[in-house]
Amino acid sequence: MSNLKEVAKKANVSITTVSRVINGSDKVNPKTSERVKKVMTMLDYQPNRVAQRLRTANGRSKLLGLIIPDIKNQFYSNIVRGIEDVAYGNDYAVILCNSDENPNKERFYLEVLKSESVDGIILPPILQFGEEIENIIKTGIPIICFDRKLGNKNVDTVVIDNEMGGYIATSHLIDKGHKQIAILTSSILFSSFSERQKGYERALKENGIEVDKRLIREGDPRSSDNAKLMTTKLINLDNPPTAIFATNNLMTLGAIEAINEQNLKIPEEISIIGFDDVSWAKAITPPLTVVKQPAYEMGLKAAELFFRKVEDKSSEPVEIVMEPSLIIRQSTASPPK
Amino acid sequence: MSNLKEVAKKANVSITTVSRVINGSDKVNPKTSERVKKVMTMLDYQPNRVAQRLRTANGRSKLLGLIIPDIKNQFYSNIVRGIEDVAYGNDYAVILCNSDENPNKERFYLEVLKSESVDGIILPPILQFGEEIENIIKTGIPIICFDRKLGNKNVDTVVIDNEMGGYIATSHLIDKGHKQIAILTSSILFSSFSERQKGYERALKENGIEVDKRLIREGDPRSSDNAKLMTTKLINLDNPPTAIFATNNLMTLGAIEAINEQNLKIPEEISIIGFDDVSWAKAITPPLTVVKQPAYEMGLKAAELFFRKVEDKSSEPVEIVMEPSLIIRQSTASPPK
DNA sequence: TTCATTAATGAAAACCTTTTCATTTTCTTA
DNA sequence: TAAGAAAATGAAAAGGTTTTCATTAATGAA
Repeated sequence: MSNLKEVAKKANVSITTVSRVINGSDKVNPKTSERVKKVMTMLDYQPNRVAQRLRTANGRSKLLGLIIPDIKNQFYSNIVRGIEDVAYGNDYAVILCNSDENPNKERFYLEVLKSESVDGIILPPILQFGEEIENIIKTGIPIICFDRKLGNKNVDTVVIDNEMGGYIATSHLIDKGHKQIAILTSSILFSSFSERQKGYERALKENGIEVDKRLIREGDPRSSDNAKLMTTKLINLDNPPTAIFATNNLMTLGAIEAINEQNLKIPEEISIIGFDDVSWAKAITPPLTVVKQPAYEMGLKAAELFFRKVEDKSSEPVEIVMEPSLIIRQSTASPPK
Repeated sequence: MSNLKEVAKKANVSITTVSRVINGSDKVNPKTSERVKKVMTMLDYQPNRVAQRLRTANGRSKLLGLIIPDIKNQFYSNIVRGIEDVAYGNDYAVILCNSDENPNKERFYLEVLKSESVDGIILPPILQFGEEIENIIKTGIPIICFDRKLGNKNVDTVVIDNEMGGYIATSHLIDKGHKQIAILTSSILFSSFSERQKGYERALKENGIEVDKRLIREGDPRSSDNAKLMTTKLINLDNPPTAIFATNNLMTLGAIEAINEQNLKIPEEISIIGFDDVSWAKAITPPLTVVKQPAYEMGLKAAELFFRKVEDKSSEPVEIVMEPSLIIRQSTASPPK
């Protein structure tokens, strides 16, 4: 691969001048510039980004680090698209890392990203109070959190109002006349789930419905099989729920499988409402009522926050809270008599 | 951030020695090594990967480039997981790029990856004969193709037997008694679709069924809406098909939506078979019969081919062809009288 | 024409490593 | 104890850029 030196030689200028042409910085004689450019295309020269980064660093690597828990989860892949679209529009490439909700992987990737001197890192933090994040912040690499907040730290964040999401979903079911509403949720991992649960409980209380511990099931939100199991148990309860609120899309999937397997009719015999407006929500029968998270838009916003930081290192961190919305389809109806 | 120099100073050795400790190469006195290591953790020193790469390059960047057409497509995200799992197991980070089936984006990312001097690039090539790929090959960066072949080039490849996939799907429908089988396919983009179509036509011919042009619909395989439209038209034909074979998961989604919208019962009134065993295949009613591509395994294989190349630069390129398999669920049945 | 100013260019340092080659130290063996 | 070999270490170059500072060339004013 050709380098500055070769180009400089062929164009009869110093490497400094070539560098200037590349960066369009300082003034260089139009004629010289022309000549240099010609040579560059002739040798099809591409600046070596590694060398550029080594010399420059500090926010001009055109590289954005992105850590997500699970690429297979549509919610996250939508976010990735949002981020990627903005990044590409700004000539940035994205290093995408899959953390698997595994702190060790997150740690590994944080180290890698730091030592690759990316211009910023976007992630839903798992390691809440670890020194890893602390270290990154110290280096001055901007961090943007999405989906989850970073406990005590003062960083840019874009989240959804999860409590509201839980409230909306549950209220809708209550409006339909349900009183025995189960929730598939999770205590492990993060606040998102417990907040959705909080919204669920608030809706119940506001409507004078007692919270029934039996109907609150906690499991691994990454496993639809787990949700399937939980749902099967719920259905076989003595006094089973007439509606189920699944707090993420994988759990929704498992719940639906269980219901089908038990030969219950949706929504006549049991109602179900999901979280995340996944691609297949419209395709199933009956089409699925969901609380939609504006995933793609969250991605856009997160990326915008990042570029805002790139523009102005000293900009004050902000927290953007996005609103979930209810999309009513046909998987929710009045409870059976 | 601390660097070699600081560590060397604090440990009272030269930076050469520190480097040696890091790389565990050459021999260095165990005592010295101990001391250096202590200092490294004390200053929590991390080697600067950018500098390492600049100096070293040539296959030791521990960085793997991955270009995929659409992160939102489950088929690809499964592959990504396969690749990522192997990569992480080998201490490699993955730069994931989303090409959107857009040649310009692919070009951009190829340039970026090249100039980041990644150790290898895994991709389903769009640019068949462009000089971009040629350029990469010239630099000696290993290229692994998956899902699609790289026309004339002699590179490692892992693909699925698409013709076989089309054949399996169609044969299954014929076995059920169908004679009017529509196919949703694509002529744009790549051979995968035309090969699936070839298998479809072979199955028909072998069973003495004439290929009916009316039933072959070509559209954009990235858009389920497009497939929905095509399906609606098919259903409203004078002599409509009794079964539909959708050649990828997005098209399957669109087809199902159309069928539901037209109030046809699956499989009593119309059968449908999809391509790709997506997460929601089991959750819909009735559960979807599909031709499964071993996506995750393809990812594993592709990554393995890459690491094989890393181990031995001169290893001969191979082409791995994986077998699709039929997963029979309940969306296919005998045609109505 | 001459001096002052501005425009254009270049030399060399810096970024942080790895690696080659040379030097010093330690250990063997005669 | 000396000489030779092996082990341990270090100095300096290299990798491809950007950037600072210095220098040369061109322009304008007096």
